[in-house]
Formats: sequence, C-alpha cells, structure tokens
Amino acid sequence: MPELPEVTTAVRSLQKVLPKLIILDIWTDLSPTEKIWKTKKRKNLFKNTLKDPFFYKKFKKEVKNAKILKVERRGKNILIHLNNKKTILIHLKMTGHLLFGKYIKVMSDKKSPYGRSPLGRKIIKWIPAENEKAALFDSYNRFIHAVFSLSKNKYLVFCDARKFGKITLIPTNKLYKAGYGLDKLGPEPLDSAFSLKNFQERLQIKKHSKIKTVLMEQSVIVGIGNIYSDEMLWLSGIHPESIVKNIPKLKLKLLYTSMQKVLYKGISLGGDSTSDYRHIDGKKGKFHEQHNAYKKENENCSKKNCKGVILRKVINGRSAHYCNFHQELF
DNA sequence: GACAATGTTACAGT
DNA sequence: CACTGTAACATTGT
Repeated sequence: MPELPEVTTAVRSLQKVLPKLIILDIWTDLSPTEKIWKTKKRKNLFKNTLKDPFFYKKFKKEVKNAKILKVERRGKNILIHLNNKKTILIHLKMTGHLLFGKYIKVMSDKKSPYGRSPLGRKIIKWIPAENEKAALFDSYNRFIHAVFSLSKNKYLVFCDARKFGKITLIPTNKLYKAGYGLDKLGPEPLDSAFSLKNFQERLQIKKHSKIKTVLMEQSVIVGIGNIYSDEMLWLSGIHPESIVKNIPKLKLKLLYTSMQKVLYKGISLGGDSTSDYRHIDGKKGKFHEQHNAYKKENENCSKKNCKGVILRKVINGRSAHYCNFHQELF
C-alpha cells in the first residue's frame, strides 16, 4: 500500500541508516536472460529498469562502489542519491517494500509450505542473518527480488510479491526533465507552501471527473492512493463520485484539512500494513488498525451519531468505500 | 475456480 | 480535447 505515508516512513528510516554507506554489489532475480528478454512483449514498459537484462548490466557497473549521499521522497517515489551524479529511483507500486539489515544468501531445496510459492525448487534465497531458521518461510521475506550489498555488512533488500515495483537509475540532474519519470508530478500535499487555494486550483484541472479519481491522479497531487483517498473523503463527508466542479467551496476546504489530517495520521502511525507494506526492519505499520472506510464494507459507519453503513463500489476501476449516509453526493 | 488486490501506463472507445 | 474503461504487468490470499 505504499502511498505517501508509507513511502515517507520508509524514506525517513532509510535516511537515518543509508548515507555514507558504499554499494558493493547488487543481486536481482527480476532480470531474465537476454534471449528471453528479446521475446517479451511490451518491453518499453520495463526498459531501463532491473527487468531489462541489458540495463541490469549497466546498472551494476554504475552503482558498484558508489557512496550513498541522501535518501528522499517525491510523491510515491524513493530517490537514493549517489556520489557519482546518479540517483537510484525506486517505485514500490502495489506490493513492494524495502528492508534493511544483515542478510545472507543461501541455497534452498526445501519444499515450500505454500503451494504456489516458487520456493519448492532449488533456488538462491536471501534471508535475515540473525534468524536463519525461523526466517526461512516467513512471509515478509518470501519475495526478495533485489539485494544491495552495502559496506559495514549491511543490506538493502527489495521485496515485492507481485513484481510490479520498479528500480531504475537516472542522472541526478535529469530527474525532473521530461521523460525521466518525475516530470508531470503534481505538488506535494503536505508541503507548507501548498495552500487551500493551490489545492482548489489543482483539482479544477479535472473538474468534470469524480473526486476520488482526481485525488488519486498523481499529475494533480502526488502521494494519495486508494486507501487514503477513501479515508479523507469519509472524514470530509464527500461522496467519492461527486463531480469536482459541483463540490461547494466550504466542502473543499474541509477536504483540504481532512487530507492533511489523514496523511499526517498515516505517517504518525508508521503507514498502513493492510497488505504487504512493512517498515525497513520488517515490522508492520498501524494505520490499518484505524480505518473508517477502506475495507469496512457492510460495517456500521463509525462517525459519531451516524446511522450509515459502509458500501463498496467500483469507481473508475478502483474499489471505493464510503458511508451511504453522511458522505454527500454533489 | 472465481475474484480481488495498495499503482501506473498504453490504448481504444465515448 | 476530456474523460472512462480495459488490459497488462505477476502473483497471492480468500
């Protein structure tokens, strides 16, 4: 569920531990052989990521012996700046997360307790060094797909059950240039310079669309995804299918403050671990313990004195959760 | 077996 | 042009 609060939590922790470490090597199982790669369709989706074996070779060369300077977040992207004028860009997509610690590489021929898991075959695995046995089939390290070996015996580990996540390398001075991934991103919702007026103007870019869809549009505002959009609309009492231009000014003001409240709450609870997201030490966040809307289908609305029930409905291809009573349709 | 799943993108259609 | 729908990416959990 990496949305802004999850990525923020990870980046803050990484910024405490990664700077000054040297990248000694990188391992991945995302990259197919060059022969298989050539037969793949829709290659340009993965060009210049670790799923491209030609890029992987280049990436390895450029990243080896580089020193990590700083870790930053932009939207849902993680930026790891290196001292060679390059930046590693990581997007966790749906199920990705990063772990940091001491890991070791092992060969495994154990039969997996999970029927469809690939672990039944003899494959190379990475496991936390301190708890080899217990960790073997632990869910939080079953999906390790990239490992950065760092100095001081530390490892940065990329896990991703669905393998949608993206790791790439970009010249630092080109990060925000057209075609490199970070152009076209909207403003940061928690930036102190991002005013109510800015918020209202940004939303009007898609004034004929449904508010939930617009909130999740990264070119309008960054960082908001399905979970937090449901929660901020619940808090501000706006139906997710409300058309942006019909929402009264006063309600937009409420949405603006609700957005900040919900995102700050997500950060202070260390993110949401409804699914795969974990802190860099493998622990869960706690935001999912406090949902009011997301995944609360058929439950009574938890708003004080509200008689409503939470419904689920697919809106523009994403499932939306909302109260049928206090969330007003405009 | 059917269905849903946090994100994003390309493309076809209205 | 503005917007919506759908499929794809790859896989697990229920």
